[in-house]
Amino acid sequence: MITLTEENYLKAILSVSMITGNKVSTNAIAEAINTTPASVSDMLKKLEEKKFIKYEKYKGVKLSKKGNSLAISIIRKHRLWETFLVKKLKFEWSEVHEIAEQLEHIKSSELIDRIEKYLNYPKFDPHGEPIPSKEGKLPVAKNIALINLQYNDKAKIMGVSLDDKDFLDYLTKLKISIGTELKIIEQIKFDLSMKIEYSGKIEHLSKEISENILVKKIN
Amino acid sequence: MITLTEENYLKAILSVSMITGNKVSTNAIAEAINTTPASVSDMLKKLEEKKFIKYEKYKGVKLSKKGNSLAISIIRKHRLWETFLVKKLKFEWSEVHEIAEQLEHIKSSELIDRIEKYLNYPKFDPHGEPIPSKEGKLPVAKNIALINLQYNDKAKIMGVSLDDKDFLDYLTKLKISIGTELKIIEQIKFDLSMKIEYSGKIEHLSKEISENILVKKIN
DNA sequence: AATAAATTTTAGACAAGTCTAAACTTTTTT
DNA sequence: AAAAAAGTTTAGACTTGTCTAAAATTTATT
Repeated sequence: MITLTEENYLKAILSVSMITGNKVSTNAIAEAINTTPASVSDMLKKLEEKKFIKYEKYKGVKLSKKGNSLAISIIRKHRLWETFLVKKLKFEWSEVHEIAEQLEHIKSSELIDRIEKYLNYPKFDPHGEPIPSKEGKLPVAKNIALINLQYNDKAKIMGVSLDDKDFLDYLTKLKISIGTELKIIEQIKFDLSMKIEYSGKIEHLSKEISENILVKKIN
Repeated sequence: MITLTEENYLKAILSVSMITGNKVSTNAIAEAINTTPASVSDMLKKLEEKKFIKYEKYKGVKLSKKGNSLAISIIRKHRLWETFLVKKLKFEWSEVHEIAEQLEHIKSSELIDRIEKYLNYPKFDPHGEPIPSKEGKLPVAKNIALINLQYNDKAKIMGVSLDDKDFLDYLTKLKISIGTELKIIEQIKFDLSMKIEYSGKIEHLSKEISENILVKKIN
């Protein structure tokens, strides 16, 4: 049996690792769920014990297969409930998060499958986030390359289309990662480079860079 | 802030007092929530502290005004959720209790009010139990237990007074449900069992069954 | 009314989850 | 490569809710 607290830790580990892609640090988890690093250390030991994570002291943590599918199923529940609240009960999309945080812990896979059916198998939640299937698969969002955006567009980085060390290292150095929100502030026709603003700073990206960054437009 | 455990204690105190009408004993509560009298004693001190109950050592316990309205609001949530599960998600009435036990603890009065509206303000849940209004009022249903009827009486089934899977499954198997009309064709004094006729057939019901079926007399 | 039986409470222990402060590792800087 | 800084873990304490065993109180029996 898994406790509510454990579920919240798994969810936090998943969500941090979705952003950084890598092993997750104790501090990052503590920040995500608003607790102390000491408490996180304690909990990581328990989760390792229960085989939900792979954990080496001082080295960070990764979800195990079991932990991952559990975390995904919580995301699934969260997003389906949010969809239900907005579509059927007419809540505003800004009001539903807190309630869904509670509903996501209701233990009944039959229930959530019926909610999914009742909603006619939605693929994305009211915030545009993909809803994992029962089997844990995520529908692919139609992302576009950053280079295709226009002046003044806003977007959120969803991924990259090139798995090259130098490229990724460079993005890391620029502190550009999945989830980063940005705005196009200048496009240079001559070399197809562009200036973007994000996290309070401005950077100039070459064509080679911007054609390999995948984004989703936002408002 | 009230904890989930405290909510379950208040609910148990309410439901025991509905049966006995009086102050509730430590033992009765322990039995209702399947724990030890010692644990109940511990918890009663905390609930008294928080003014949810009126409690004198060795003398039993009563809900305070505050505790009563809280317990009623949990019953309200439970019954509205059960109604939702049956009416909208097409669960069987015997399957919904366990899920509603979890859903009744979701903290958002806005949510439950919207569920109520979505269901078009139902007065009774799928088991025939009255649903308290937002203000805590119960709609009155002048139903009586089937066991109280006399030879040749006719009645219509309005609900049940026991939310137990085996019991409800058995009724389902007999094709007895809310709305079924029946007639008493024999009463056996010795074991208080009875034979009834309905939907063109005859069945023999034990005392345990007939005292938990709620009916309204008809002509 | 005294004793026995049943009920209830207290004492002390335990597990889960949290925290602060101190100790220990790893990473970064010089 | 040593020192400093940052990050992480441990030690010990606290809270909530639970339990068993023993003590206290109430109720029932004779």
